[in-house]
Amino acid sequence: MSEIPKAFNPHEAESKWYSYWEDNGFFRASVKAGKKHYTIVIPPPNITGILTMGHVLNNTLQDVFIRWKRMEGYETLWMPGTDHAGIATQNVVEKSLAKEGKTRHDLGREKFIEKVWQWREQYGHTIIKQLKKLGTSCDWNRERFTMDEGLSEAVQEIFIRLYKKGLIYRGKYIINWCPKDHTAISDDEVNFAEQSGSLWYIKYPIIGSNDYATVATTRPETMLGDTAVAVNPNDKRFQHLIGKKVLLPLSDREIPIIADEIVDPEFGTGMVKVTPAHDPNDYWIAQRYNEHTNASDQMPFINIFDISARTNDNVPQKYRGLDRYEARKLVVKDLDSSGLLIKVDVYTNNIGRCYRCDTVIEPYLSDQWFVKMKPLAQPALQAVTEGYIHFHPDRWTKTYEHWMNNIRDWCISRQLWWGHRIPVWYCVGDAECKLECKEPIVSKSAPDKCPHCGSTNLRQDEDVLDTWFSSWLWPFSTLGWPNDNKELRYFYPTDTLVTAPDIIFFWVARMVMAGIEVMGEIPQVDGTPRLSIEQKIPFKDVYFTSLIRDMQGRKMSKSLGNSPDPLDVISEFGADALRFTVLYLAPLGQDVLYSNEKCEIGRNFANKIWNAGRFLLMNKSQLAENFSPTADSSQKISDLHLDLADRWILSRLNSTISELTSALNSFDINIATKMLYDFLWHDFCDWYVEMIKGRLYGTESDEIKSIILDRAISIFDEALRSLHPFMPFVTEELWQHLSKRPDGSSIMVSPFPKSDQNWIDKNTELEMQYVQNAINSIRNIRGELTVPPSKEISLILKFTDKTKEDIIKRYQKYFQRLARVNNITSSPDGTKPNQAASAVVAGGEIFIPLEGIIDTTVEKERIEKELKHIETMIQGIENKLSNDNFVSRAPKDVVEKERMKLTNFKESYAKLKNNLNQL
RNA sequence: GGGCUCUUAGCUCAGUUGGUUAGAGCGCUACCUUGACAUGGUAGAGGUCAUAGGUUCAAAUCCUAUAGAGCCCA
Repeated sequence: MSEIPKAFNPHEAESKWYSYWEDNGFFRASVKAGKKHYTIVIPPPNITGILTMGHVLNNTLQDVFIRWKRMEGYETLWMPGTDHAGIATQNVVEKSLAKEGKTRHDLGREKFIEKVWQWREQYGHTIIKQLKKLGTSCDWNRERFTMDEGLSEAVQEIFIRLYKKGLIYRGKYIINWCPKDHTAISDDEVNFAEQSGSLWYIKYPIIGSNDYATVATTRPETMLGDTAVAVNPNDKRFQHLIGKKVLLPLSDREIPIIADEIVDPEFGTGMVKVTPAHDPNDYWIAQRYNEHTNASDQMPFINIFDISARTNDNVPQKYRGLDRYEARKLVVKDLDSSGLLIKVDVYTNNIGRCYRCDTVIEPYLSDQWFVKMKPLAQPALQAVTEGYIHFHPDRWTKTYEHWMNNIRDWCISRQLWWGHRIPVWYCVGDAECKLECKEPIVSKSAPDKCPHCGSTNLRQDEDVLDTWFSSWLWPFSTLGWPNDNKELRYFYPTDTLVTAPDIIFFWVARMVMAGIEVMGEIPQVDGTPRLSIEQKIPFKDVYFTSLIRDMQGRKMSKSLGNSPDPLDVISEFGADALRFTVLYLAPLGQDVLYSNEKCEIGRNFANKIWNAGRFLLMNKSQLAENFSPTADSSQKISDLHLDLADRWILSRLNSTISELTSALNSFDINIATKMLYDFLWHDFCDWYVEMIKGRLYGTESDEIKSIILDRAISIFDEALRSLHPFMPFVTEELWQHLSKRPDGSSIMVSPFPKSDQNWIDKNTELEMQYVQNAINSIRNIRGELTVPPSKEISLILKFTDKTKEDIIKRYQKYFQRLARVNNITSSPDGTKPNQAASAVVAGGEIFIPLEGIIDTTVEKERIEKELKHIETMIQGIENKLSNDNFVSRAPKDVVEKERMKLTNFKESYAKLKNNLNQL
């Protein structure tokens, strides 16, 4: 008995049970023909990452689903792994090189990549170790990494296939260029934010006239690359200028005035400068212009920046070698001094920044690889709109649809060294070169020679692929694709994906596309082909998690320093506490305001459960001195010697299990945690445990006491199993204590409770509710009149409803224990004793003689307060009932209910008034 | 500019298809170390449900507008 400490010690339990689970192989999943199965793939965290609160929420949710399904008897696979995170990882390693005063170029590509692998071995497993501290039950034997051999092969395979299908192509495009990371990034990797800037109005002299074309621009430095001035073709003001030329200041180039629909006549002067190599809109203007222009008059694309966004040799000597902002200053200054700058307005524009390093993105014209998205998007859209994939919350469906309908091609090449190198070679060329030699040679391994001219002078594409280009294969590449095997057949499609909504496009949508694109070729587990979308999709349900913010509602960020370290939280409160708190706070689809103190919720709850268990175990060992309980806590619950408390808690237990199961099935995890909390704390501890104490400490025989206690333990056992997916450690620790368990058993592989409808009993719940109300009324009087807890009181009943009076008398022992009532009698003459407080309950009144204790002023105030409350209720109901429309048009039962309420309130009112007068 | 979400007690949030005496946790006040638990127990105070209209017999709940907060896309 003394061996059970007063407070739960999470750390001991965490390390003990986690290794016990691992050692017993409970996390392992394997193909079991004919067994129902359930699969989740982890959103692979970056190898550079450390555990954040976002990961905690995300992975706890996954663990809840996984542990629940495992207990429900599914063959359950949670596939773990990590992501190579191209830019982030390369940055980290470059930074560490910089400390030695070196750059990656000093090492060369091969040595640098070796260095990254070393870094990966040394630091790249941190987050996985941290995840284990949370209690996650992943099948660690299957852990994968996006740069693993198998997954790399998957990347090459899909690249080659899509290329051969014409869905991957190389082209010159305006892309988002990060001048710091020196790489292209995809549209989704750019963060836009409003920023106040300026709008410069600049005069371009019109050739053959004394007039000027005035253009407005937010980026005057790009005028060094201007190739036209454009107006809207419908803009009457400028129609006469179309076809004329202007002399571009500073560069002294002649450029045409052209017309294009996209020009907004409302913007600036209605005339804009066109810089096709440095603005996406201008790029398209130039494309359209060139489409219907003679070869000799084609508009050039003048790139004025190098890869660091410094001006290059395509600008006049004076402006070369300048950073884009320095160039801006000089350009503006020169324009101003030559009188060509008219004015500068304050202007708010949207600035795109690199999501990794926050550098302002430069639209940049370069050679890149792209995936043609429209053909892939179409079936992926269908998978969601036709209901094969469900989003939770559902509103993300709209976002998904919108994006899919407006999808643009995906730029997949990155100018990095760390990543999957593009499986493409080019013929550098010999004298014999043919025209076809210009075509890329796409191949998994380096070709010996050019297939067209036979040259061995080949060069591999320098670029690597976007990290998401490996992530989109994750649900099947982790299971061995492109190789057909039984795991892939059995566990695919996975069931639930748990992820943050901000990667719905980066990742979720693309996984759907990839799954549908390639999984048709892998047969199902029974050997039949996968034909329908339903069989090819990568998952059936997507749970979008909340965003965790700080108490001021700000996003967690490194620079704000407002991200708590979950490991600190675990050591302060325990992993169960952290898990439970985060789930308790995070309703589906709402952001969560979090601070560490909130983990007290979980810690206190774990401790409450611990002590409930401690109570049961202490009594068990006490009883064992002269009676030996042999019960296995998970045995069938005894129906002998049932009292109100027993019948009631069994009814509550079974309806809780039933509601809990349906909450889990509908992804209402937050509701599920609240149900468990309320059941265990309020129903089980506050009422049931208190109520059985009377019988356990009373005069019942040891045999009966033993039955009562065994039943309590069995009920607690079911509650623990229900709670296990949420709080794995404390539940395992207690479960192992409750009974002697066979070697190698664990709550995590014990059956999840099933609701037994036979125990659900509305009458019992009503009877119990009546007892609870009566006890609460008495407690209220004791509290308000400050009757000391040590003082026992007696009750005098005055009831018109004899069955209600019987209930109180029958359960006298509960009143004794829970309201410190030592004596209950019926009022002989129906009058209220002197110096007594009174409570009005359904069917009668309860008087509490308090001679010498009662402060009549306080009791008067108490009754008056209640009268006032009842008065407003009566007033409200009378208003309703005096409304003919209500009486005639509302449903009969609603009207009847109001009438009943009115009668009851009036009755209570009269009784209270009477009692007040007698004070 | 387009789309989505939110606004309920001092704080953080519940409130299923309109009819509940509008709830919980934290915090606050009072009392209590009673043989599971002070990481606890009992009781109490605290709300014009953002605002203005509308629909309805009936609105925290449905509709419209406004204000404020946030997210996504352009």
